[in-house]
Amino acid sequence: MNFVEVYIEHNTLALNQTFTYACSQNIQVGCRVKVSFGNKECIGFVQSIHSQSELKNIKEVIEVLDQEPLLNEELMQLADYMSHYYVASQISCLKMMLPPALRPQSDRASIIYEDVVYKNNVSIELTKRQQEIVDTISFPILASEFRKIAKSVAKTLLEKGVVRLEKQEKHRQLVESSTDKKVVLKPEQINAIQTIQNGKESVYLLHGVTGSGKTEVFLQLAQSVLNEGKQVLFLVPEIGLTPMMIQRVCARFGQNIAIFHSRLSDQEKYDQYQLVKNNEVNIVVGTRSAVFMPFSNLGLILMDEEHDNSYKQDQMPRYHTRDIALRRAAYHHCKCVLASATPSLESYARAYKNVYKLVTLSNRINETMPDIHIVNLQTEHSHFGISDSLKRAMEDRFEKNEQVLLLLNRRGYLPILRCQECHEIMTCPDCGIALSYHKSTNSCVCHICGNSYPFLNTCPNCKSHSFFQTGMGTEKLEEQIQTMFPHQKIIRMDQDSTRKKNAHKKLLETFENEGDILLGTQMITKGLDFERVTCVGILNADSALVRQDYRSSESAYQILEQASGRSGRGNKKGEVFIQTYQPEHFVIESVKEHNYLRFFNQEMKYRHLGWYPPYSYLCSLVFSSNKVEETIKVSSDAKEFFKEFKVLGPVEISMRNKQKRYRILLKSNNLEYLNKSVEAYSAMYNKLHRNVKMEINMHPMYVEE
DNA sequence: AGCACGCCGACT
DNA sequence: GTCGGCGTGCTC
Repeated sequence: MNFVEVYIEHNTLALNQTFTYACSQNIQVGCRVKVSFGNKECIGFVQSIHSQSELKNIKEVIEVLDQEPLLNEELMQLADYMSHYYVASQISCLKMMLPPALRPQSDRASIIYEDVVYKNNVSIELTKRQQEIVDTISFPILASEFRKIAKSVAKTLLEKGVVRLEKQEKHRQLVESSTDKKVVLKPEQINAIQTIQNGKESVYLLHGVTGSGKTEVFLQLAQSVLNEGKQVLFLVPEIGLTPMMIQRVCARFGQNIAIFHSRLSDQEKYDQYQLVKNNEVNIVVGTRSAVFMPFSNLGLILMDEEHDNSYKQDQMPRYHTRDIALRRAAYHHCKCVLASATPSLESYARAYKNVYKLVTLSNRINETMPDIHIVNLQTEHSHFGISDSLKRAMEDRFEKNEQVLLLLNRRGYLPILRCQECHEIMTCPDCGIALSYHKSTNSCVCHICGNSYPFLNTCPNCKSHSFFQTGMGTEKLEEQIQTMFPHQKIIRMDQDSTRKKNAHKKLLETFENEGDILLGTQMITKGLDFERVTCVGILNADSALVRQDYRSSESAYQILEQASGRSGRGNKKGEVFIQTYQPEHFVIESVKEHNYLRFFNQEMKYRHLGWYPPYSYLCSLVFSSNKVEETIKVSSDAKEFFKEFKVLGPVEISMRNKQKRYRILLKSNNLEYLNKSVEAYSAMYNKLHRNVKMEINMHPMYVEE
C-alpha cells in the first residue's frame, strides 16, 4: 500500500497543503487522482509518494486518473518554485503547467475525435465511377472531405469494404503556409548573431531599434539551434498583436511549429500541447502560457518585446514570463535572448551591470529613422483632436498613396458621461469609476470590469437628458476623421472591433490592401510592419504621462517609441507627430531624439530617488471586504506586521465588485527576506481572517490600480 | 473553497 | 416555538 501526498484542487491559499491518501494501485508523482475530500469528490494532484504514514483515518484514492505523469521533474520543481516566489497556491501553479483540458479540475481531457477514411487492401469489382473516385483520392483522408468528393458513392464504398473509417484525435492545422522572403543580412545583424552564438553568457539583451531586423536575427539563431536537433521557444506578447511575427516564423519553419496562445480553444491548446509533448515539433511560438510547454531538449529561448506588460499574469499565480523563461533556460543550460526596442529598466540595468550580455542593433535596415515632430497643443490649433500640422501631413500622404497610423489610447465614443444639469458623472456600480459611452452598442461600458449598461439618455441623478460631449475615444475619432477626409478608407482597431476570432488579421489585411488610415489604441503600436505607412500621429501623448504610477514614464516611453517605430519602415522616410501639452517632458524629448539612454538615465535617477525597482523589490497587498472598518483595520495590522520594511499605505484604491479596497506596498532590497516574510504572513493570515480577502502581488507591474 | 456545526434575532 | 443569519472549524 502506498501513501500519496495530494494537493486538492481548490485555488485558495487557505488550502495550500497536501492531504494524505492511501493508494493500492501503481501510481507516480505528477498524476491526477479522484479522492473524497470532506463530503464531496475532488480532483487532486499527486505531489509525493511514501510507503508509510503516521496519520490515522486515511481515506483511499477513489480513482487514478492518469497512468503516466502529466508533469515531469522539471515542471514539478518549477511549479514549486513559482508557488514560493509569487506566494501563490501550489495547485494554481501546477494548473498553469497544463493545457485547460488536462487541468486537475477537469476530470478527463474532452478530446475530440474525427473520422478518417483509410483504403483497404482488397480487390473488389467496382463501377467506373467508383474506381475513378478511389483512384483520385489520396488516402488517408478526412471523412468530411471524402464525402464531399465521393458524394453518393461514399456510402457504397464503405459498405463494400473498399475503404474503412477510423477514429483519430482531431488535430487542427494552425500553421498557415506563406512564402518566406529571403533576406540579406546587414553587418550589424551578423555581428549580433555571432555575438550571441559564440558568447559564453547565458542571457542576452538584444536592444534593437524598431525596424532594425530583430526578427531575422531570431530566425537565424533559431535555425542553428534546430540544426543541432534542439527545441526553440519563441515568446511573443499578445498573439493578436503580432500576427506578422507568427507569419514570418511559419514561413521559415513551416510544419515544425506549435502555436500557443489564449485565443485558442481548449481543444486547440490540447492539440498544440501534445505536439510538443510527443516531440512532433521543435519550435513553439506563443504568449506567456507557452513558457510552460513540456520541452524535453530546449536549446534556445527567444523573448520578443521583453518589456511588454502582458508577460505578467495578473491572476494567481501572478508570474512574470521572463522569470520563468530565465529559470527554464538555466535548467536546460540553454541561452535566453530578451529583445526589445524599449527594454524594461530592470533588464537594461542588468545588462548595464553585465549580468546580461548587451547586444545592440542601432541602425534601421533602411538606414533612416523617422523624423519626430512635437506638436505643442498649448500653442497650435487643432480640430477634432487633429492638429493643423498633422492634418497637412495626412493630406500629403493621401496624395502620394501612402498610409497613416493614428494612436488614440482610449476606446469607445465618449470617455466620460457628465450630466449638463447636475454635473454628476455616470459611474460603474461595481468599480466606482467613470463609464464610457459606446455609440455602436448605445451603451455605457466599464473599462475595468467590462460590464455594460444600456444608455437611456437620462441622468440617473436628476433625470436630465443632456450630457457634456467632452473628450473622445476611438469611435468618435473615426466618425470625425471620416467627415474630415470623406474619401479615405479608415480602419479602426481596438478591443471592440477585434472581439471576434481572426478579426485582427482581417482588419490588418484590409488596411494593407485598401486602407488609408489605421486608427486604434495601444494595440496598433506593436509589431506592425507596413511599408506604405509613412506618417504616425499620436493624438494624446499626455494621457500616458499623467498616470499615478511609478512605471508611468516607462510605459509612456514604450508606447511613444513603439508607435513611432511603425513609421517609414519601407523605402520612404517616415514622420511622426506627437501631440502634447508638455513638449519639454523628458520622455517626449527622449523619443524625439530616439535616445533610449537618455530616457534610461533620467528615469533611473527618479527610481533611485523614490527607491523603486530596479533599486528595490515591491510587493503589493490588497485587502477587500464588504466591511470597510474591518478592511482598514486589517490593512493597518498588516503594515504593523511588516514594520521592518518600508511600507506605503494603506491607501484606498478603486472598488471591485462593489467592495472598497485598500492597498499597502512593501519595499525592500532583500528579496529573500521580503519573500519569506510575505509567505509567513500569508500562511498566518489565511487562518486568521476569512471575511477580509487579501491579494498578494509580488513584483507588480502597476501599483496604482 | 465548501460544508457542517452552533449560537442568536425576527417570524409563521 | 422555529427558520435562517454567518462566525468558526475542518477537510487526509
